[in-house]
Amino acid sequence: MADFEQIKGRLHHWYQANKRQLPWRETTDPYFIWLSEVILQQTRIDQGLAYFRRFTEHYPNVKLLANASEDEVLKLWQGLGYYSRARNLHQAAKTIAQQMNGNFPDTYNNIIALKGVGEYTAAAIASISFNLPHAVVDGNVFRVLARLFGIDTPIDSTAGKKLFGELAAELLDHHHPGLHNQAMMEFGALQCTPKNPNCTNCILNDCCIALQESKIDKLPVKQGKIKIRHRYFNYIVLTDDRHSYLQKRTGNDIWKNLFEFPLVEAGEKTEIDQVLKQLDQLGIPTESQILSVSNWQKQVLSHQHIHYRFIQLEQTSPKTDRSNLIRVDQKDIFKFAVPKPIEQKLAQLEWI
DNA sequence: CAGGCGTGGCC
DNA sequence: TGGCCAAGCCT
Repeated sequence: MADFEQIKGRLHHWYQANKRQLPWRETTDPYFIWLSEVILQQTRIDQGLAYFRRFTEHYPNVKLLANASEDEVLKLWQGLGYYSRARNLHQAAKTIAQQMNGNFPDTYNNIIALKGVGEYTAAAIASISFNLPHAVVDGNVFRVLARLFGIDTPIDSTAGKKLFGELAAELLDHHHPGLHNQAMMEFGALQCTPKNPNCTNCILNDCCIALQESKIDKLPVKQGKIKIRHRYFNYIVLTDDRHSYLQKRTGNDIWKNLFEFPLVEAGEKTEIDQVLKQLDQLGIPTESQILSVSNWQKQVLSHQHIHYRFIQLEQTSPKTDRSNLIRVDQKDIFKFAVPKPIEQKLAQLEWI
């Protein structure tokens, strides 16, 4: 039976031989490490890679990010999801630029104080950039530890977070915390995968409790089940002399601070007549004629299913004195950060 | 503190 | 196909 020292030694050796070459592994600059960690929260490397390149090109340092507008940052983030990450990233950049003279904080407590930085991200930056002994516990680490030690405490419970956090800290290599943390995560991502892990050819298959007890596909345990809420969005598409109209989503809801067509939301798939009755509230003339109505489509979010359709009205102008709508020239429309359904519609919009 | 927050890939 | 998962955080 392998002890902790042997386990971490094997993991480090495995990591050196099997790690992927990624741009954020070419540096320890905390700005770039932070950027990569925020982008990769709940996100696959394949999806986040292009965004990392995009952000580092546009904002080579934290001050340039701080000086950008939130609208511009959200536009760069468009398509990546969980947009609060972008808003918090921008706010944290402003904090660093204005209150810390552009110097990235170099202690765990100061790092975790940044907006959008929690225990995981703070530990990652502290260990990778500053060689500080903080163990990361992400989805990969939960899975590796749960299987290796045969732990069936739910990872999304308070007790589970405490238990796995303590175990990860115990296992941490205090001399090489950054290497150790990345080895744990990379091992989970490439070897000890959620489905069909490669146990036949695994450096830990002689000491893995889950494998010995045939519980690989039972661990880790998750208790949480999420409830899906269904919403119905009637998007009103207005075109007017090669212009269209958008509004900004505000308030604490999905897609906060992104732009969309004027919207009539309902609790079900209502008749068009019911939708038209509410146009007045948007500042759109209620006598507008309908040009086309799309089929219902569906956008799946983590906690909601958005059923949406597009209702295109005749060429008309909103009552500008009463509306929050933004009149946008066709050539400027792609400057706005929009959610996926709007992005797809804009790509095929027929301009009048 | 349990619930809310996007999108895409996998089987 | 629908459900699960992916380098979590905020309130």
